[in-house]
Amino acid sequence: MPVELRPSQALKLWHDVTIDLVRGDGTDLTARQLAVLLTVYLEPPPHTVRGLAARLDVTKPVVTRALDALGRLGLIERRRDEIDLRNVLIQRTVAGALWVERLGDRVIARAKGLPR
Amino acid sequence: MPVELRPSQALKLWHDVTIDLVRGDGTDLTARQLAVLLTVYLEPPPHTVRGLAARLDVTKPVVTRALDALGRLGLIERRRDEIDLRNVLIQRTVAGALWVERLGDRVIARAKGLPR
DNA sequence: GGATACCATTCCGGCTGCGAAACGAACGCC
DNA sequence: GGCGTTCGTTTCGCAGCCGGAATGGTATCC
Repeated sequence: MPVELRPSQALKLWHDVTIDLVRGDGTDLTARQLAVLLTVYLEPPPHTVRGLAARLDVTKPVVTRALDALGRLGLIERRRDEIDLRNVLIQRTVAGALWVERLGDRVIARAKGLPR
Repeated sequence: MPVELRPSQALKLWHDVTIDLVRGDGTDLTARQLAVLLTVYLEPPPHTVRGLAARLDVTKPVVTRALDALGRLGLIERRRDEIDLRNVLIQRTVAGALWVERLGDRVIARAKGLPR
């Protein structure tokens, strides 16, 4: 059974969560950084720079920079592929998993509070 | 009846829509700019710089800059308050209304496609 | 009418992200 | 083993946003 949302509900949900992100938090991620982070945590590994770039339809330097930012925040880690040393494998971290989980909680909480 | 979402659904929804925003579109709004835009269109007027700053818990220059960017894109307009000339009232535009509506459609479409 | 409070904007130096091109390292093929 | 290809990263100049302080215009209070 798909999730049904009316336009006003969908927009209010997006609004509420966006304000949450703007207010507290401090992490202050770009849309692209957020897209990279969520892809790494929601889609099955392995994740490479090239793969993420293709998935998000952006250039590789964009992914590299996003990974720099996310790495600085401790939300992901890079590891060289032992098999093919050209590749970099993006790894999840505990902090990253917690951050993503918290985002999910916020979305759910806001969805629950939506007017019918 | 509130909208029920499971964690995996909530995160996938956010992921899908974020990728939508990153890919197509071109408008490329900051989280803060998006928050300002949605607040103007979803909450009852009048909207002032001061009010928006308080609502989003950011400083006034942040709001002014966001309004500059949104104005350049034609998504909002500024008008001086006739009553109190110190105030600037933020007005909605047709283009802005369409943009917001489109965001709502995207969220709904993605929600519909969620796995149960 | 003069002092005070308020509102939005502008200024400042600094930081971060951007696209496009070039780069070094590692692979694979023959 | 040499050469073209595939990785991810770095470099370049540039544009935008950042926070914090200062500015100019307007209202309010007495």
